[in-house]
Amino acid sequence: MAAPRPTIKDVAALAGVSKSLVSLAMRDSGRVSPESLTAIRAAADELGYRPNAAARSLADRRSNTIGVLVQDLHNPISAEIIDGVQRQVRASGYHTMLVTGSEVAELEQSEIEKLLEFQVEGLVIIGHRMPAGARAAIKGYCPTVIISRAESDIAGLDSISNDDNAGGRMAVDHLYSLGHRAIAHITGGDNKVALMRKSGYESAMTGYGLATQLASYEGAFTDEGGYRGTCAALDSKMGHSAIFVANDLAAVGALAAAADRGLKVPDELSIIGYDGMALGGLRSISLTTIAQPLATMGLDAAALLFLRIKDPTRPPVHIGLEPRLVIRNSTGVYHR
Amino acid sequence: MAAPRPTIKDVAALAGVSKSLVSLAMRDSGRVSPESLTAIRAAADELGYRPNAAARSLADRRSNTIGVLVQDLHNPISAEIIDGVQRQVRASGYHTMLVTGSEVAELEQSEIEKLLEFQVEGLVIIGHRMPAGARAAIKGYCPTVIISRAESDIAGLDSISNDDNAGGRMAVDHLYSLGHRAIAHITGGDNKVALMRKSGYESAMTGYGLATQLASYEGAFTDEGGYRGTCAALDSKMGHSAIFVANDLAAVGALAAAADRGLKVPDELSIIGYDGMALGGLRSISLTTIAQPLATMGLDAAALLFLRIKDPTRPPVHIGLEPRLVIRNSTGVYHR
DNA sequence: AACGGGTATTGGAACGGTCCAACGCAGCGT
DNA sequence: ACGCTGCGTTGGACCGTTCCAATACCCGTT
Repeated sequence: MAAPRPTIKDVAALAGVSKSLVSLAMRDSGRVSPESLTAIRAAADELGYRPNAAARSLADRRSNTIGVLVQDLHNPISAEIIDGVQRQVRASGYHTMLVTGSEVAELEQSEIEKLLEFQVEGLVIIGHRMPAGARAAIKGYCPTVIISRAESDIAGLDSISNDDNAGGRMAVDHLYSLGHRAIAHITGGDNKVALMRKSGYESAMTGYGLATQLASYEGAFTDEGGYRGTCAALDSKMGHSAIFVANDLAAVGALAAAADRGLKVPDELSIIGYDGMALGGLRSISLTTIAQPLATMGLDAAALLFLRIKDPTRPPVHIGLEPRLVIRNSTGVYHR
Repeated sequence: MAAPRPTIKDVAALAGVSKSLVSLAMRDSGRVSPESLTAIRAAADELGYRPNAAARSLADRRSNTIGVLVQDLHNPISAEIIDGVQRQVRASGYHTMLVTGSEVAELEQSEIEKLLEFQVEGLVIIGHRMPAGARAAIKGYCPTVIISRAESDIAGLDSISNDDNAGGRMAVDHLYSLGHRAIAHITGGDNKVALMRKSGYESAMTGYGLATQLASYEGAFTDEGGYRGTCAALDSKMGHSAIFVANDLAAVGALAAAADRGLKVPDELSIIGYDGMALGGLRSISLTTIAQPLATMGLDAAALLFLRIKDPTRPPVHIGLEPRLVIRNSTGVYHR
């Protein structure tokens, strides 16, 4: 059955009025007599009428839609950020169109391209990598906010993130205050976020006069990366009593590495992660971490986006939120 | 700056041809002379032209878009299913529009409504609850596939899921073969999926002549639910040596409950989950589970959807995939 | 030189909405 | 009786595409 969807014209015909009036009625913009209104309502749901968003967006010259690109849907923190974004976007009467990125830059680029073709009025990008299409976004003057990276350096893009540098220092502070000195760091790769966390680690260590104890091992923002990095750290002969891992996912890998070596956490080894993913709070993981205010970041990002939409000329800003230390059971006082 | 996006007309004017030709060129549908083609290409990217999806979809009378509703984005298995769906959808030359559901039925309903307004050509619903808008979807003749619930009973909807009943039995089989007899079950609530897993548990137990050992404790598909249910199980005086938890997330909660009680897993208590979420494979969790073929389910769902789009009259089918046992370190042989 | 045939190109009518200027009609004051 | 005013309503233009029928052009035949 072809079953062509009923249009506004069909409704008008059935209700015995003009399509203009139906249009007004559908958006209940006053000025429609009660009788017409009920007649139209009745006709509409007898036919199962549903407005055509494409037509509307074409006529309006606005899509009422915000595009969201999530680089890594598998990282549990993405879901929490998305929640925040969606709530705010919804509250503002917009819809979200969510697409997922991928390692392949071209695919990511093409996803952004699609969003732009849909005439999204704004773009939220969630991820720690530089999105392939960001520059295109700027060039096309599509209001854009990047979450989780500080992009204030890239002219024209608003961004929001926690202060990774400060967070890195907080991690060290915490371990130091527990008495640890031989503190290792497992990196999260060579993306900017990971590098900032690392530099926070380094500056705090140096600040404590522990420059000689500096020891970074190569990891990644994944379970596997954390496992490998931690193995390397433990294999070294530096006698690390505590490890600061670049993110929670990797820290869970670190926990596993410790378990494999028969090291009790936190008695024999303290481990602290970064992100504050909900799963880290699961009782059987119970990971001490530097938590980002994930939902807040999502909310604020959307709010920021609407500000820019309203005034595209405002200077780009970067909002840096303070992360906070969440102490659970993976860190403890140092005792030899 | 108003910066109105350039249209096909602008490109045509700049390239000195008609808009029709530009239209042809943009979709490289043969028949355009090389000279025109390059002229148009040049004009297009000088202006930064990007086709307007709304206009295109209006003229084409098709959106080239598949809507995806994810009921629970926070459950890590969602991401893996989505991956599968997206890959298949992309491979078929369509885009996906992803929205998230919520506990609030009305919100979920309105999200589906939005998707339909966007004239999505098909709908994929990922979740174990009955989606509020499913009936509307059927009524509106929008091709729909439900993932993770068997909805063959609801006329007109295709569905795809693993066989939860068989999976429940497999879990019991595994524990039984390890020598366990006092096997408890932590439920996942009163949704259909959870109920089927439970009934698999019950029938397997009864089959082994363990009807007297049947013991289900109320839980939920969350960490918290698993924790509470397991506490209840352990507080009972039934001496359970093994627990089958309705899903992985809850099973992680169960692990925590065991740890809190000082019970060694798997030596003193075996725990098996259900789903096969990637996080269960993290070394420090290492959860034995009944794994669903998540990515495959996503792929197949999309494939099924396209079949239905092509032929809307075909009878609705349900595809049941076999789950498989993944043995890790949370289950072990029974010894008193 | 006229003709046919193919190829490259074009104008205009859709598509389903929104917007706007104009219209009919009541009630009102004068 | 007259023109105002204001409300409810209407037709038609427009949004940026695609599609189709029509056209212009070039080339080889006859």
